[in-house]
Amino acid sequence: MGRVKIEIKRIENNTTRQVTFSKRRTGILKKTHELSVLCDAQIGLIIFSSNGKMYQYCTEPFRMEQIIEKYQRATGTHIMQQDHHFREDIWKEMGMLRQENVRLELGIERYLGKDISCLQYEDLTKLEEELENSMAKIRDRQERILEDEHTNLSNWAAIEGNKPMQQHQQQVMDYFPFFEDQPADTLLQLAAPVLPHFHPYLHLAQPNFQDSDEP
Amino acid sequence: MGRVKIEIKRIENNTTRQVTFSKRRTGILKKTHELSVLCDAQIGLIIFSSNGKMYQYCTEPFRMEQIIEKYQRATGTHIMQQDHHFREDIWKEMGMLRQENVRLELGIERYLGKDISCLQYEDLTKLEEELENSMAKIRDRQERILEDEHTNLSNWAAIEGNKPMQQHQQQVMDYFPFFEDQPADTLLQLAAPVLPHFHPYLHLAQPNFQDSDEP
DNA sequence: ATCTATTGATAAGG
DNA sequence: TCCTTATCAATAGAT
Repeated sequence: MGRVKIEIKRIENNTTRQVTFSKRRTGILKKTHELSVLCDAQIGLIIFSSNGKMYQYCTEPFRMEQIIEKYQRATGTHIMQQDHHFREDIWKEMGMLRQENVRLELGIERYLGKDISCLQYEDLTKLEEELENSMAKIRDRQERILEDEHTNLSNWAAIEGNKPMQQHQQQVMDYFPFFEDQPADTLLQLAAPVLPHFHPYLHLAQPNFQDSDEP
Repeated sequence: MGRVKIEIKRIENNTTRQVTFSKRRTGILKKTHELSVLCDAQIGLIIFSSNGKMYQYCTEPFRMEQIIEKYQRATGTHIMQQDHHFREDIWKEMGMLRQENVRLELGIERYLGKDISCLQYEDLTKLEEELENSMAKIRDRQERILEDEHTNLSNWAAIEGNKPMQQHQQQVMDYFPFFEDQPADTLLQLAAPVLPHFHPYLHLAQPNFQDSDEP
């Protein structure tokens, strides 16, 4: 469609090639858009010029990422699909963990006598019994420690500072710092998907050929 | 370019639309290839018909994945990488939540007098003090309840079963099922035993191939 | 960038 | 889906 028919092979003249690129590129973008509108098709087109500049078209109101995602699903590159499930499961799990955390924290507060104004008398009695029980155990334990200390006083003095015991205690206390640092809910915000919105018509560029699986 | 000029808007007639789609799709694929060859451009084209069937063109000898990668590099929207970070962060968050749960659970056990054999005398004293404190608060609360009951006995009798209070209490107990049949920590099991290297999701969902519902 | 002769694409019909 | 063909659209080469 021009003054003469041209052979479809790389145009060697640099200027001519660039001019042709510009003209035909525009034509294809236009036709792509027309096909999209006329036939209700969802199209993504990415063009890199030989100079490396990129141009793109993407059917509105979609974003190129969506087309790519769909492509990957369709071709069996299930990465995205997996991620979807991954995310869903993760969110569910995460939500439950958080809820559990809240529940546990509330429970601890109860044992500390906080926020008990909403409990009934019977529940308070129950709680009191629990605490009495705990106290008994604690006092019993304390007594035993005192006894042991008394009994093993001479032995302990011989050993270098009963190191094993200290170590064990340290490990345990690592799991028992109740009112220290805050629970680390810092990262969850990242979950909000913040993808840039691309302008559906043109944009910016290197090259490749793939079959068109025409029936 | 046909017998008549047509307006660029969705073709309502189903058959016509499908025929047009077929013709124009072929035309675009051809022109895309020509542009690619003539001008040494690297092009990726993905078309989804309204029926969901996919057609693609990719400049040889490249694969569509390469074009997509290049696109993502050019636009800075590296989906894969983003997901990678996402996963890492999520795992971190999840691990912290689990750890927090373990810590809280351990704490509750302490208040119940379980697993205190590893605590030092001073820690036990501290714990005891806290429990004493809680007990005091609880007993105080109980006294108040008794006082209130005594004071408002006549009023209460007039009201139909003090329903509001019961409701409130039920809501609260939903978060406080500590001594009930099942502590409702269905998920907590996940947290307690395998903190160090909980194995994430080994079995992700099966890949879902894109439907090709075209006749 | 603009012009225009010419080729290419395609709408309608079969 | 494929063929035909009248017609419109794209564009090669010149400017």
